Amino acid sequence: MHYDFNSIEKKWQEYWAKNQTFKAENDSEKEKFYVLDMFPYPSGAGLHVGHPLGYIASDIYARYKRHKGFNVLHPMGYDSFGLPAEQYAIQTGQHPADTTRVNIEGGVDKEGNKIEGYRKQLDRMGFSFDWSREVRTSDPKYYKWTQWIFIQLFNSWYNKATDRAEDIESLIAVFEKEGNATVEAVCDEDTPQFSAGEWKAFSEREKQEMLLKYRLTYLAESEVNWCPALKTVLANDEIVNGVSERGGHPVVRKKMTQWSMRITAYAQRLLDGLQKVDWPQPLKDSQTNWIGRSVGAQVTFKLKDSEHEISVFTTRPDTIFGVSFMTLAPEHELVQQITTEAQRAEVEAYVEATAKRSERERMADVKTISGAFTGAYAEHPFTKEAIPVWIGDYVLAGYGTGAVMSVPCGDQRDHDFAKHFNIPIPNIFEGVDISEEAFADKENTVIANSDFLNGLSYKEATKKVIAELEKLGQGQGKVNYRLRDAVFSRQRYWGEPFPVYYDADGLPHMIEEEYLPITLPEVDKYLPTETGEPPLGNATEWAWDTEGKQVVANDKIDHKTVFPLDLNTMPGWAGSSQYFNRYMDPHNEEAIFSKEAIDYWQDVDLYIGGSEHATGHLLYSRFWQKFMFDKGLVPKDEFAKKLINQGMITGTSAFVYRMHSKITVSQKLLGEDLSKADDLYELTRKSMVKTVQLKKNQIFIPKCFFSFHEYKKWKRSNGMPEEQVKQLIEADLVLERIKSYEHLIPEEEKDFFDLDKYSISFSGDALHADVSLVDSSDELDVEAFKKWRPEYRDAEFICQNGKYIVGREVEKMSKSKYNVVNPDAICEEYGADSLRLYEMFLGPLEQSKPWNTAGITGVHGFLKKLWRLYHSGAGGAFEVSDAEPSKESWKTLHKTIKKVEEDIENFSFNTTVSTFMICVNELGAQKCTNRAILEPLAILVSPYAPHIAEELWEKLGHTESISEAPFPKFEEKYLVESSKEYPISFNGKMRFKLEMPLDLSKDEIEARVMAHIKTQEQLQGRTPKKVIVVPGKIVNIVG
RNA sequence: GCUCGAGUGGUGGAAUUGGUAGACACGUUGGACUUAAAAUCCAAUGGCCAUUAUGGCCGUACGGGUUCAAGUCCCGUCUCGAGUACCA
Repeated sequence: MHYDFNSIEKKWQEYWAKNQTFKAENDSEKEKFYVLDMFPYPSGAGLHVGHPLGYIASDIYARYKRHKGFNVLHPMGYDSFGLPAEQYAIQTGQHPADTTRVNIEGGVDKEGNKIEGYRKQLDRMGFSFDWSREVRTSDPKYYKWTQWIFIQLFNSWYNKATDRAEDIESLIAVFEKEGNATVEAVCDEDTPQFSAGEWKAFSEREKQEMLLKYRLTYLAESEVNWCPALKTVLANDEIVNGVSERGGHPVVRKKMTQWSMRITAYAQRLLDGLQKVDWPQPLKDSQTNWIGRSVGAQVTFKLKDSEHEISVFTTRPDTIFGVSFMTLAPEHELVQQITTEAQRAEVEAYVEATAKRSERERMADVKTISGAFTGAYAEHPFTKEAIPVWIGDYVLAGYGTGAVMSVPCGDQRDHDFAKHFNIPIPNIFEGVDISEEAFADKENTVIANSDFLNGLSYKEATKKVIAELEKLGQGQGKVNYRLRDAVFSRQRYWGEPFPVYYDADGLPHMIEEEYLPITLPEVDKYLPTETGEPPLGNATEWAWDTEGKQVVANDKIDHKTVFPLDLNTMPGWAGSSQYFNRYMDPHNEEAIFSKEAIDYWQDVDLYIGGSEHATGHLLYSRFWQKFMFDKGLVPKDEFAKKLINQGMITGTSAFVYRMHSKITVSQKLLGEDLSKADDLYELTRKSMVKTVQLKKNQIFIPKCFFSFHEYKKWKRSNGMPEEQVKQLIEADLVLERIKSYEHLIPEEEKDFFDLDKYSISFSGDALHADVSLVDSSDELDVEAFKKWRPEYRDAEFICQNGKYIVGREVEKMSKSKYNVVNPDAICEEYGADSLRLYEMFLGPLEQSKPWNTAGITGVHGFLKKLWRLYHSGAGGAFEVSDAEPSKESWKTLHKTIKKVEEDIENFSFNTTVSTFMICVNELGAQKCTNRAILEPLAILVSPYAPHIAEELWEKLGHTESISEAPFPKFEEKYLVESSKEYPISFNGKMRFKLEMPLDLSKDEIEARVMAHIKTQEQLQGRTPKKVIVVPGKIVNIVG
């Protein structure tokens, strides 16, 4: 019986679905293990072989853990809200819910394109997902709980004293008792101070406005990143290089009233939490950078002849005596107020000029130094000297206080600025030359010319100066973060609606939890309204009736009991910030999850996904998790213990080389000086005789005819001696080329192809060919290529030895490069087990590596050999023997168990596959047919190739699925050796091997080695200086 | 610019705490079986030199160093990739 993978895989996929083999129970005696994949956005393009890489790895681990006796939670779902579905809706008018459903479940879209659907594609690969727990973020039953968390955030504030989020009621209680003077809370910068009496005197509206300054999600007018092309705001992590991450559209700054998340309250805890999770270092680094903690001091400079003060943040308070000017961001609020009349025109012109420059321009152009003097002077806190106040666009309004104390001797930007505007550069460093560049080395700093700081190091001086500033009341130590609060509103349709309505004063109110979800309304079109409101402004039924407790038609709005609802929707990361917890109890309608479920599953043990989520999803999720931890909803304040970033699978593109069919014939340029490039064009033009049109116009030449370099390589590989290769000249290539297309030259033009009289030149280009048209030896299927696209129907191929060999290059997998490989096709041709094995075999999980379908025959051959081990009967019938296995077979098995177990624990899946191959090769050579070996082997292989393992398991006489069969136990006794083949090396170089018993002492080994004839041959009479013997490892003879 | 990661045959990649470099595959070449192809099996396959076999030399991006011994540790250089970008 041959290995009929198609029917085997179909059979077991149906079996698993029917028997719900992988359904996880929330109450189990077994220890839990939670394996999670970052859920996919279901795009219409479907999956290519790069997508399932992480899913295969996590599935292997999940299956392995089941064999190890764990109760494994391994769910899958869809992050189904998002921009592409909405853009598609705008273009085609189809409801994004419909296209999303088709993308997941399969079907036909409106243009008649058949879509396989994510689910079917995933099922084909034999994943052990518990589909009964599937979630979709766009499902109202799911986003009910996204809205619910939003309400919890709204009703919370951050207490710095207890270092956790607390209910807003407790803040109100404090306000009523003692105002806000004593409260240590994270709040807006501009929050005024008030007493209990003042609080009580506030109107309801004033109270609510005040509370918004404290809530963990708050409505505020803030400067946002507005993307005019997408007609929405974007968060910082959605902008890459100044343009939108999706689509690459420009982004401008704009003031808008938006919901924001006070993630900054958690900055320190988000940083600290990284210490206790096992995540990749690069990922931790990028979160650390994103949070951007810096320690320094806040220093207040008084302004001369003014009641204003300038507050700055600095990490180098020790250099305060080196300050020779101050710089404010052009947008700084004090600029208008402090500018003197004499300077006003210049300052205003500068402010206007910078405002016009886009963020992108400003970032791209960091070299141009610009600024203006305000005419104002600040006063040095210690020397009381006057310090000129400048403005400059190198100071960012959004970081720190938007102002800096400029120390040109210690900061390169300040140095550049000072040089450019001829501002003095006082030196406050002992023995350092700062005439050319600033000295920013903290470690080697010795302060000078600085009054009471002279002679001190960075650390000492910093401590002392902060103490002195505190005495003056002009500063204190401060920790500053780069992290900004996250804008949470999007002006889009396809996202979670806010459970928020607005009263007559425009203040937001939460809808009571029991009326959730507030479902997305129907709209006529998915574009903004004519008045510029977000798409939800098109809805006719989008008002909240506070008495009827339901969404009603807009015309009922009276601002008394019926109010307008929020027109924004939540961003993409809202739904993905809590899904890992929801999987624990996905159908609970009473609560986000039951206490029993969260207490049992706790957190994710293994999380696998792409590194692109480093500062988005993974930071926001940690923030929400910490918030939920504070609220006592979850037992862990980090949601994932271990995280692995799988590498990208790139494509191996195939190239064909097209020669343009117009051949240029020129007069031979004899004696002309071709080195003057300026004349070359003119010369060529003048000497051109004519262009010859060949008889065909799609002519493909081999890569080696394309460039001289390739030509030499080709000659060399065909056995031409190196001396001759060196003598090859361009003319040889031209001649060889002409010979190859001779038959395409029109009869009457043949005379022009005389290289003695004329120069012949051609041009050409490299074109992508579909990788499916190329075989494992890089040979193009010429006939299939001609059928591939109509313009190539009559193409002419210049072959070598009857073959056309394509060029290869590794590129990102994409449709436009024709290098996309579909996993369905691989499953069809080789089976899912082969696909799974091959994806793992390609290389280490975390590394990016190129896909080349050709190599899959290796793992496919392995599966066939594995199958054959169990089918030693007549005509390939299934047959295993109950006889005692040989010693070698036992050894092979246990060696394999040991290595496989170690490798899986280390996520080294590629080496496991090699180990299986070695095992099967050895057992094959041993002609092993013993049940005692083959039964455990099936379990070992089962996480990687589950279908074949199930089939063999059943043939071995089992009636239950293999999925929970106990993992074979490694026993050392089978590996115990009595002797070892020692490598004998001389001066570190291995010369020969010598078999010796392992129980020999060092001296006995040395004696035996020295006595050996080959040792004497190597030494040639010399006496070794030293003999190193490492028992069980190596012998090295020095001398 | 800064931070992090990586450079090993024609290709993907192995090599546990420093201890036989190139496991396992792909590809290539030769052979067996076959009318033929596919499939399968066997052999060779880092480079160079030598050959009657035994062999010798060089080799893990480059240049140094530590060590009995370095792909692995240390210093310097180069190249590539990822992230970040005036963060005071």
